[in-house]
Amino acid sequence: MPELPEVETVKAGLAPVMEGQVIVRADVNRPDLRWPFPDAMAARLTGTRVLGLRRRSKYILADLDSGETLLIHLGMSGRMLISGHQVGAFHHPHPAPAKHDHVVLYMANGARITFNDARRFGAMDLLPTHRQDDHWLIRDLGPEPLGNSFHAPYLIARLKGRKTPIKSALLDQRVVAGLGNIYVCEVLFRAGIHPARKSDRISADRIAGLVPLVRDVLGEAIAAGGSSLRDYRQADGELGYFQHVFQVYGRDGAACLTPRCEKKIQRIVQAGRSSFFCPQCQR
DNA sequence: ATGGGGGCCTGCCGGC
DNA sequence: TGCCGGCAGGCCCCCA
Repeated sequence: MPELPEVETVKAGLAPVMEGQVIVRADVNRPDLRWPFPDAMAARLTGTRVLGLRRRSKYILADLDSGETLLIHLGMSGRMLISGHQVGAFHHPHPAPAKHDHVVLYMANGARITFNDARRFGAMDLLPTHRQDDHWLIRDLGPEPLGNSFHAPYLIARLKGRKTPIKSALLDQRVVAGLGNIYVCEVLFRAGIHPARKSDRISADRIAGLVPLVRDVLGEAIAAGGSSLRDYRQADGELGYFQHVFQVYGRDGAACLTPRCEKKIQRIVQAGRSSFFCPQCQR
């Protein structure tokens, strides 16, 4: 259930087995995931060479030598399994077909990429590479949180006058692209800001302070993912799921980790999503 | 324009 | 052991 760091980790794991390789066969086992697959997706993938993999927000983009780009979104439960490739002296065997294996890509180097997604909130689409920014899923995305255009003046201006709770604002992909529920909770804890606080009731200085915290939280998670990636690939070829220590997420009722804070982490529901926070440390 | 809620799917976990 | 409600990290759409 990937946010930006998990998607980055999956992309990094796919790159060595996909980049430069020809897709010799594509099995598309159902007509859709969250949305219908594009017409003739299997045929349009077959025989193309993957020039490179990129990430935009939570989307993985595979540029093909056909002039099209394969867009992949993992949704909530999407997983990528790599098999049939060599890691050091170890060769991953191909697994038996599993429930919810929706798309399988066969690479010329013998690697097989299986997209498995139980809840089918994931997506795949094909778009013209040179017009990728026009795609309806990409078009309205805000800046990359780790990129140069996400900075304090931008965030201050973007939140100015907005009465929406800061939690909702940071989850809004038009404000900043790639943050999800977990990392927003973690960022707000580090910032000492209550998730229900209205955006226009936060000082410019505190808004500015969110920018480096977003970068820190995501950067640390990506580093953790990178270090666990080797382990996962040697274990079973599955990408994107790694243990990461959260300070508030999922810790409802547990002790706040701030030194000398006696309070317990609380859970509230905002816009249908759980928020976890410390009522003492976050105001 | 903006914010809140519903819905999409399946699986898992805890309580009875 | 089985059933049931609640919950899940994303995202779009509709409504007030």
